[in-house]
Amino acid sequence: MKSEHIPKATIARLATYIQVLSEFKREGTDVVSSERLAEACSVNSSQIRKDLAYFGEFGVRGVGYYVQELITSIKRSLRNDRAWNCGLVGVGNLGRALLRHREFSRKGFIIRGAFDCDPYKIGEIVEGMEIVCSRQLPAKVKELSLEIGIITTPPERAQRAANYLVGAGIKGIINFAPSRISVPSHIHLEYVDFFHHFYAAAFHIRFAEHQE
Amino acid sequence: MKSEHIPKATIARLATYIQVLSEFKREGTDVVSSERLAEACSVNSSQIRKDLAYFGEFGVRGVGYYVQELITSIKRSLRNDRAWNCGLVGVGNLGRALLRHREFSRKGFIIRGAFDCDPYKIGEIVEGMEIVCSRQLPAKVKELSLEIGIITTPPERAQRAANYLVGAGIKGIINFAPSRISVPSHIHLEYVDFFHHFYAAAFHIRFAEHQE
DNA sequence: GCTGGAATGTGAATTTTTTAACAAATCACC
DNA sequence: GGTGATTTGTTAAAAAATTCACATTCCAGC
Repeated sequence: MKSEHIPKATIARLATYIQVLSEFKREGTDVVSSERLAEACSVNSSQIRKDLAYFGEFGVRGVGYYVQELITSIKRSLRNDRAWNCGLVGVGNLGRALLRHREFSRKGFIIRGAFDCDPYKIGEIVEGMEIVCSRQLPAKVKELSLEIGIITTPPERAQRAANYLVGAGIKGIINFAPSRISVPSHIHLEYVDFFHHFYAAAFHIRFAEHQE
Repeated sequence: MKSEHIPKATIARLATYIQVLSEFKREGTDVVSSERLAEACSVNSSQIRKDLAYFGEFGVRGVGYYVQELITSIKRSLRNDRAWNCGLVGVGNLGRALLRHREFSRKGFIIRGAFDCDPYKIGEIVEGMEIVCSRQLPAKVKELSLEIGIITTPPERAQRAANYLVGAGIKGIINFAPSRISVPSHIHLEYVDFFHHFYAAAFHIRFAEHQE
């Protein structure tokens, strides 16, 4: 089928599929049906087939999908078949945790630069990486070919961090700070807000109680 | 209007509204129109009015919304008008970062218990909290009235953590570990996967390049 | 090489979500 | 107290996403 616009939800699900498929692979499963994969991901099997159809035909009728092959195909579809160089701005608690998080390099997102504007932090080594002054971003982005910027500053400094990153020529920004920021339209901006999951949980728990 | 089923996306947006409204409040803005709020949140103004309509009528026609009042109303709607006691299982890098993250208590989610099964970690004090053996979950959940469980273990231990939490009588689980888990249907389960934002960024960046 | 069972890929139907449009309500000003 | 400029709440329309349903393809066994 191959299509133009891909729903955000599809991208998120494809990430889940990779995760679950990797588990299948570890367990030694070679072939999987959309039905079985769907169950493991708690989605509808048509959903899976449709999501994949945006990018091509990866299965074999009457058989299913070859697990390893499908992982490779999805990764390629998501442009995750090569590593991405990331720079992190704001080395607080969360920033530090992300710098040390194994999953990043495992998933192909390599954090190559750590930046902060606090003179007490500059020069410190975290996870083998020296914290550099944010003002050096332009030089470092070029030097390390950074493409994705991660903002983990306090909310009030997020916009400035974004400005630095944009000025330095970054292509995409993932904002973990709890504040909205504005960037030119050619920069891809994503907000990470895991609190809405807490709100959702709280909401549904109390809602369920009310029902009783 | 007041309605039965509330879309997940609405909950996520309401969380954003609270954030942006709080900024407005800090700036000294007392009244805001759905149009202005919409712009700040990058959504459609009808969207905002519709989202709010699920829960009641909070505005004044011809005037707009009183910022403080709206914040309070949304928080009440989301059951965020009281504190929620949380327990965190898995004190690794991410777990530690969350334990130290100020935003939690600020938003009304208080992490009151930290659990791990590593004997080297048990007894350690993090952010004024003693790390307790996971086996003590049942006792602690009762003692501290924990309602929401946070899983930040490595993926292979997430299911066991979930089992402990469920057995201890927790009501909702937020799973930060990159693995799917299964819980009884009466437990509200949310997955936090911030990597899909990275996939989305990578995808759109390379897609844009391709277009040139 | 045929046949039956299985599972994909996809167009059509359904459901859900978003956007538009407007009547109803409010206020400032005359 | 009436008028016009605003802005909400809500109904209707449009768009988008999900699910259904099935023709098409593939394989194993005879």
